[in-house]
Amino acid sequence: MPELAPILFFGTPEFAVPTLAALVEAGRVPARVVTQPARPVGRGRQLQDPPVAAWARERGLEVAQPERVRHPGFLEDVAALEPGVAVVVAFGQIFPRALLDLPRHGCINLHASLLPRWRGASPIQAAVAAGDSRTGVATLLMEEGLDTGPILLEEETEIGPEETADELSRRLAGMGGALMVKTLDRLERGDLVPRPQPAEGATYAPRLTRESGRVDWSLTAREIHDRLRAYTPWPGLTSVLRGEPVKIVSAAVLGDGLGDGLGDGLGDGETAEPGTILGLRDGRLAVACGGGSVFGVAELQRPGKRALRAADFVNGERLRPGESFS
RNA sequence: CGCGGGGUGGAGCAGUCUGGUAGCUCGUUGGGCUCAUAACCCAAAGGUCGCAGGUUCAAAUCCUGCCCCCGCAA
Repeated sequence: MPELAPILFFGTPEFAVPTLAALVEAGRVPARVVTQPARPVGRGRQLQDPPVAAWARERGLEVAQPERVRHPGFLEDVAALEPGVAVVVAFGQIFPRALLDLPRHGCINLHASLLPRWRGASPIQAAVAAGDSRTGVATLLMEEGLDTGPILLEEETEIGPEETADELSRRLAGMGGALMVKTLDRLERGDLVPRPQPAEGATYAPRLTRESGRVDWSLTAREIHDRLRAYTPWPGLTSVLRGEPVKIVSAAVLGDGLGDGLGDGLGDGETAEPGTILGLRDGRLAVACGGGSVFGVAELQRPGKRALRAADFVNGERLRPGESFS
């Protein structure tokens, strides 16, 4: 029977906290919690500990915050603990071979997608942005390839049609914590067989950047709405109007361009260039999108200003139908 | 001391540089119109210009301090 302790925990953002909490709850208190160093954040640029560090410190756990996990000093430190296993959740640094090989029973990663779909840094946002109706969490053995290792356990869930990546992330984080505890339990009992990932269907979800949120108006209204759900609250959906950036805070699909639902004066979408403002409909700013579909922006925000309802925005900017987003 | 934008009738804005009667669009209220639909026309009500102090004959506007809102920054 493999002895998993001592456990190393690697994780940084809010998403990793429920797993750490589940481990502690299950009596598997990590010998060391490794997390990214405090970074200057927010207005005022105050140094702020990442969520995992704050959570761990409040409970008196041993915290390490190496600038780079590959530095010899850090590796020596954790090697001295002779760890049985490393639990890794959204840590934010690539593991070198030396670290992967360190724990007797390997490094176990919690990943928020149905692998091999959406390997990489932003699987949750990628699934929502792509309009996927199902996703899940998986525990896997780490190897040198990014999220390519054999799967230990997996659990599926549905993505609600209006669910944002933010909401989904919280849900998956909770599921993931339970799944990780279950994985360790079964690993310890020796009744878990690592299953190689399918060769087919691998996709990659790169780290999001500010540019990821830029609206492509030639997509359909549905596709743009999926991206809004995916990129809320960060990086958000942005476009350019009158040469200045504008953020789309909330919106809905007004017409799918398929001929139905367009009987109330929204037919313009069939001919207008994508990005063209059609007018105010029901308090929303109707914008022509790809395939004759119509996107209805409910709230928008200029840099440095507060978010405004579409009617107020149109009013203050003296916006007229026919102008367009670029 | 990280950088930056802002606070003006109920809403969103202009006016501030160059001090001199408080302005626009929307909303509200009253009236009119009826193939203009983000409907239209006429009229009215509604503001200690974030707070405090200073300069000045005169401050939304210039100076000083403070409060509040927001963007960047992953």
